[in-house]
Amino acid sequence: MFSKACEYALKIMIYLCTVQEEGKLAGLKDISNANGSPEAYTAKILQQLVKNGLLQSHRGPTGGFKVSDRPITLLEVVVAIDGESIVKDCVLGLRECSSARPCPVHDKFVAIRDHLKGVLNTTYLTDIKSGVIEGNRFLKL
Amino acid sequence: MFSKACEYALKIMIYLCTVQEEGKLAGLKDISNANGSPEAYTAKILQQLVKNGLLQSHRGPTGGFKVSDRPITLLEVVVAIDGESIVKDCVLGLRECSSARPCPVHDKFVAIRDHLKGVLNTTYLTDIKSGVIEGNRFLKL
DNA sequence: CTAATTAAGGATATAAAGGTCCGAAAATCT
DNA sequence: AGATTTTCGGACCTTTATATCCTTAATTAG
Repeated sequence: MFSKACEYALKIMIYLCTVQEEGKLAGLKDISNANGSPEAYTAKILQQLVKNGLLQSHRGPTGGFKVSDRPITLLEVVVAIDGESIVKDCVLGLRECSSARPCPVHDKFVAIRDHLKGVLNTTYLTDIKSGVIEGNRFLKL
Repeated sequence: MFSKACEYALKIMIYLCTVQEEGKLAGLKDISNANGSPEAYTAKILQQLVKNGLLQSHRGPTGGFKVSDRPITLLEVVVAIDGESIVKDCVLGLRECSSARPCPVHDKFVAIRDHLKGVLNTTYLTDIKSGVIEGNRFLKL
């Protein structure tokens, strides 16, 4: 469904939300540790999230990452890493696929995609962080 | 969503259904042509569909491929090529993710996945071939 | 039987995703 | 200022997906 990089990105964002008490920053080691993602690869993903304005970073000692100070949806995270293909492209790979010129499964998948897009677009990071903080939702294993 | 190979496989199966008048066989060239997939790669996918019992093949002149003579769902095709990951694995990549030990988005995605699985599991190739035959659903471009 | 045709299957090439390494740049602390 | 810590960014390696090539096996027609 999502690329590995995108899976990591979502976990990173959720984790950073849970740590974000009093504007504290979390470092790379901390982050990759918390969601079980390889450190060097995690660094790349963090960079990309910063570039896309979803995270803010600060270098040097006491440096690290924090979530940008505004509501962020799951969709924004997914699009930042995987692009819009998951909510746009034809499931059979047709370049042109619309109700005017549909592929054989167009209608069926429009419904599924709308469902997916709806969830991604209305679920905010702040909505889901509490479960992790309370310890009954997990980011690892 | 699906791998390229799986996209091809779905188109192959649908196409073969539309050609399947009077038990006629379709050859590799014909098939790859009809859905715009590279010939040699299409051959590999056809082999895999035969191995999985979704197609039957026949060699030699007048040889080719035909859809196995029983109702086949989209899910069977997807699973034959991509495995069950799309309907089984955690979207955040957790090895263990269940209602007993859920990831932060478990509930939201259970609903989406059930929707997807439902469509794949109840849509038969015969249900969708008519649109292609009538010429108002397309497999190419 | 021979030639022609078609799928099967192994080997190999190419592209993309996933992942690592290391030096440079920025910030902090002493 | 100098040493240290941490992110940035480029180069590189590994694995998987995508795609091609070519030989072999089966089948049919002449």
